[in-house]
Amino acid sequence: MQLATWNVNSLAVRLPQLLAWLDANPVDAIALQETKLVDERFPHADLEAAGYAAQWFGQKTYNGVALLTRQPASEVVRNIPGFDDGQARVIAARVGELRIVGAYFPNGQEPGSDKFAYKLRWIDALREWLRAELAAHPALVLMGDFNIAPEDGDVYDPVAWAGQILCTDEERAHFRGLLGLGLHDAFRLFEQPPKSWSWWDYRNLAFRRNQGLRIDHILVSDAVKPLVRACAIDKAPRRNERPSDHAPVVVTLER
DNA sequence: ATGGCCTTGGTACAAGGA
Repeated sequence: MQLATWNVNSLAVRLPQLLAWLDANPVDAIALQETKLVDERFPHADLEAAGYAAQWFGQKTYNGVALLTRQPASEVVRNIPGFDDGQARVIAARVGELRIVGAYFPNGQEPGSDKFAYKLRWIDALREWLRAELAAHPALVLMGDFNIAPEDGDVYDPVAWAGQILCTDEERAHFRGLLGLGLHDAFRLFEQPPKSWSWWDYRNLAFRRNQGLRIDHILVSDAVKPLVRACAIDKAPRRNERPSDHAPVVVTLER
């Protein structure tokens, strides 16, 4: 079984690339972020034709998440229950024995800003909701664009990025707070190539120079961890014409 | 060339991303 996450940076633009990727990588489920589509415009028919049931939750212009699954999804939750949020950032569902949570974490823009405070508050709310979710659904996967590089080794130039957005101590402490629930960074369960990133800025030839950050993650619960067989970032779509600035991350589970 | 982006809404360019 394979699960994936991909920030597509506009599903309207990237739908052909997504369909091509799913054709080559027929994962069992994929969480999408930054669909940037109101719900009426979500291309569920194209995805169903490709063999995927879709759950989606969007808004105008910004954000927007979706969960595509080979088998039907149930018990769908949109955003964090009890957290008043005008932004579409979370979609969760039960898929077989798994609870899958797809999330698009706030960017935060600038440490100390209102958006940064919102980011930390949002993660706090996510963590407390997940604490309850894990109690009810021990086999849980949290995946998405976390907008956090957890360690210096997840940053191409940690000195230049020290204290910058995505790399602050507060964001990293919040990431560790999620791990404290009994979640594990699937990518780090395995030896990985050095300089493995999931996002490269569109500017400055960053991809060609491999100047990126690893900010897209798949966290697996204690119950899922023994089933994890592999985890990898697929850089291939970043070489497409008109690519997303993010690459998909894929985890392989036994069964 | 020593700097270089992309998307949306809306139709000029600002806002947001990371």
